[in-house]
Amino acid sequence: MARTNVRLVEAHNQLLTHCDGMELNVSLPSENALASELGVSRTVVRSALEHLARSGIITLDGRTKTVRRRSRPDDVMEKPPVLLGVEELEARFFDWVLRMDVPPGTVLNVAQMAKDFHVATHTLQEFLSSLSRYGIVVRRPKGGWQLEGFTVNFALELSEFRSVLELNAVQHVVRLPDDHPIWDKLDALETDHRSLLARIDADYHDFSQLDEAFHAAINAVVDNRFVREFQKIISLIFHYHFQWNKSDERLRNESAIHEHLAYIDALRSRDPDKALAAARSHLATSSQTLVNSLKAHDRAL
Amino acid sequence: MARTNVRLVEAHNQLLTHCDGMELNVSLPSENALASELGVSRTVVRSALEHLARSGIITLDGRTKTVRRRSRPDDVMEKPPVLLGVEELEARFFDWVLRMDVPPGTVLNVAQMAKDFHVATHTLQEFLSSLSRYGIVVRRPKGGWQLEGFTVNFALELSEFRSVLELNAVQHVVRLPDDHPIWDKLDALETDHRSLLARIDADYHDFSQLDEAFHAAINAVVDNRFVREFQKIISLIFHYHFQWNKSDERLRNESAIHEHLAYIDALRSRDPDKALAAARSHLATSSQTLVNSLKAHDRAL
DNA sequence: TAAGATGTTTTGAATAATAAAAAACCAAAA
DNA sequence: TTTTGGTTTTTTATTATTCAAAACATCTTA
Repeated sequence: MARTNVRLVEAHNQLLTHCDGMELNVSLPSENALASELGVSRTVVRSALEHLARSGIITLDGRTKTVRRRSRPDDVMEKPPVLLGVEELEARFFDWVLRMDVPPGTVLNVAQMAKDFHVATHTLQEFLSSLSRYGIVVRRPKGGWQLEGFTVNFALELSEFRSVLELNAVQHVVRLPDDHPIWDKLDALETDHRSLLARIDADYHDFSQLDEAFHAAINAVVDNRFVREFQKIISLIFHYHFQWNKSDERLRNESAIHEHLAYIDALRSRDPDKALAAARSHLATSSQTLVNSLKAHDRAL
Repeated sequence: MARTNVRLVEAHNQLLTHCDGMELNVSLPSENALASELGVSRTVVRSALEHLARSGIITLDGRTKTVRRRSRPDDVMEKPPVLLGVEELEARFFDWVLRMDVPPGTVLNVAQMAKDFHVATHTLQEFLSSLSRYGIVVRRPKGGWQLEGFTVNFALELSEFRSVLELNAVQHVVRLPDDHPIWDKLDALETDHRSLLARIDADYHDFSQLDEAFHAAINAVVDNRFVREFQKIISLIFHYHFQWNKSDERLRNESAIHEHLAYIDALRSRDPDKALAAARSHLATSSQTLVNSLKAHDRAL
């Protein structure tokens, strides 16, 4: 009923191999030295040393810590079952929700989900709380959570917001000097696009990553923490949506590549109107694709 | 070590007054009826009834719940000390941080803060987690939180982001039909501005609220959850910043009013270029004001 | 007598246990 | 058959506990 002792276990086991690498009947370095070597606090080092002493690997006498014997396999401490962090939780949660295994309106069972996802309940709580900012889940009046789901409205608002940010980014891009890294980046992206276009029949699936890289590159020229924050959720949603609607995928991706190439050309022209037009056009198709796959999914339910 | 029993206490006390309003020796309605009347679960109703029975207000016999006597003042149950919700926490936290009582880089003591702010620790955790999205606080590697603070960079990025959103809103506004409520709203706002201008020497302090209302009105035409989400943090920061830098406040506010009036006129003209120019101009001043007051504060430390 | 090392205490955050509430279920009576 | 009351089962919110870190004090040795 407390925090896990992974730190102690890891320190202990590292110390074990450390001892094995030393001569017998030689003293280990000071607690402080070990602490900074292992990257843990002295408290942990001391617990680990005591543990080692109890199992007879070392003897403690004042400040001398003498190595007495080699380690046996059963000397290594077992790690407690490891819980996932928020990043992994995020991925698994979206896998679960965006594949629409769960219908909107479902009340979420935090305790059960925490078990299923192998995370601590408070980690899940915090995660849900962060999702509630975007209305993907809502907190119920008397406690508990409800899945609001990934609605068409959500997709439309997300796309609109994305457009606002990206059109702003485009205006930045066309004003950037020739020696700005974005231009080399765009050159590289063009090569990648053309390469994918050549082998589109086989590898049309790879477009998802290319799309993400492309939009990320454009938005990266705006050095703003709020933009970055949103870029995260945007790329997340678009990333997952690519994974369902499989109909016409090859065709959609091929035409999207052509739009990207036109987009890149327009940016290179440095003509704001031309660039904005190309961007608007592509963002509109992209939004439409997202909404379509949502509607297709709704019908499938 | 559990959830509070406020629900029980409230149900109990409501039931008490309910009984007082009834004849003696008459039976109360069914548990289900009471539950839906009080808006709680039957479990709570039953606990409350048992409580009432123990104190002799009613007697329970099968499904008859007979009122036996009137309530005495000492029959009402005491509520447990109420903890603040997130909204109040938000206000108090920003009061604490934005007044710069706390220097950036401070490690935040969650347990202590929870006591000071009279909130549950997990409420505070969740709140800090939400702030961490904007880089106001950061999670430390081995747990714990650190105040990153409200830096000049933060202000610049916030202002930039605000501009992007508001310029987008402006483009929406100028395209709205004459019968859209925004025009009446702007008329009302103009009246308020002129009224404040007339008594500016005495009431220049009231501008803060007017400013918030004005920008809220413009941004409200964009019906987008992400915009709304950001509007919250933006108005929060701008609201608080109005409270410190007091130098030139009267003058600053007076000229801001004039900018607002010009801004309104430009919107009414329906000319996108004119409206955007007016918006840009005002947003630039606003941003400058924010940065200035920050710098003034930095020097004051 | 410094400098470094160890022993001790205090503080703090993460988690497990737990109490309160809600929901689900079942049985009996109207 | 419907409604009501009893019982059991989730499920959430909160606290108590535990591990870790840091601060402090003491001792040893060069």
